[in-house]
Amino acid sequence: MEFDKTLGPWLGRTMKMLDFHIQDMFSEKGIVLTKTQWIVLKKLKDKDGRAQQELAFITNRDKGSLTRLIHTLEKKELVERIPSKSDKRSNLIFLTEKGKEIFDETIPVMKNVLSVMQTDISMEEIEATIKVIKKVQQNLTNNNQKLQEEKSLFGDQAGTCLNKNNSL
Amino acid sequence: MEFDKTLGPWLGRTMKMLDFHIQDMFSEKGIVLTKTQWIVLKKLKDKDGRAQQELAFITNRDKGSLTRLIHTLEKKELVERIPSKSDKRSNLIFLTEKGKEIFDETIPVMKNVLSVMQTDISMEEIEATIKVIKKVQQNLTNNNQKLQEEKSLFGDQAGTCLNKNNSL
DNA sequence: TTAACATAGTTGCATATGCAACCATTTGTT
DNA sequence: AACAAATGGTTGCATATGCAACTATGTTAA
Repeated sequence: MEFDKTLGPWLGRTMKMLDFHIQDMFSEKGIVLTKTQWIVLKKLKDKDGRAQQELAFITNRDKGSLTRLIHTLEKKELVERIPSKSDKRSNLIFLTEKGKEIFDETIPVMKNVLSVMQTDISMEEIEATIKVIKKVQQNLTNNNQKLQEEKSLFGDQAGTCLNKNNSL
Repeated sequence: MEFDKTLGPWLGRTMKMLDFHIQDMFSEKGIVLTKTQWIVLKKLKDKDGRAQQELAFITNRDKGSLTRLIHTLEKKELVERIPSKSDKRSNLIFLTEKGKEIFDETIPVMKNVLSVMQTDISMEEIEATIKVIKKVQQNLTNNNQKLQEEKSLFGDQAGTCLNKNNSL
């Protein structure tokens, strides 16, 4: 098998380029945000006041990692951590006014990035590509579940990351 | 524009899942390697004795990051740093015997990962997808160059990452 | 030849990350 | 009610990362 004819290496390379590009466009516009931070803001913009657990899940991140991510966003005063009243263990994360403003500034930039990357690619091609990628995700998920089951049979502890959702 | 109908989010999510999967498969086989480290070993397996500069370039990494990456691989005794005789600034990186052995162990695992992810996807679909992804890379590269030129016109310093090559 | 510039690598700094151990609070079971 | 198990968060540890400043060496041009 030739690695370079499989999807793996191509996906990785493209993501790196996309990451660089996003970072470049942000700094060009004077937006001091990492892509990672942007994703969190995006999720909060979609629905504010989520618990950290939920944010970690929908951004495909370790909860420890998310804790620190929220911490840096808090230092920048873009989000607020508010203890949940119904569950004393839980924090709810809200965008601050500043957070909302900054996020709004990023919208045209991100739209531009996404449209640049899709230049001269037809809707059909995009859709077909997304379809393939979805299938890849499904394959990886299925395989993970299979492994989980096998492990359970032998009473092993899982140890595998189960997050299955979003991120950029 | 709806973000979730563009390639960006899909690529990111898939990469995360792939990363997790690779890491899981490695640890399951008792292979103590990160994906990042694996990529470096792969490049050395393709062609041994590369300079750090070259390795950084072909893996799309900052040279500082690569310095440290080589350092951890050296601690694990998987690679050796040998000062170049022709250029005293430069180190050449070689796989050790142990490095070669470990890498060989990873081959079936990586093949399996790549084939799992492509389960039930036809060759035509894979090729079409790679074609689209290549176009995305080209779009990002073109746009970067355009930005470079504009900046040059105004005498700005670049500051943009110019690496254009591989990685997984 | 020497002074300017370019290149190879290293290092400090800030961010990001997974994992595992840990604490506090729920929830579930008996 | 009491103990066990699950859940939400935090933290230490090791790795990875980009950027920028820095050193040492090489190359080029005056």
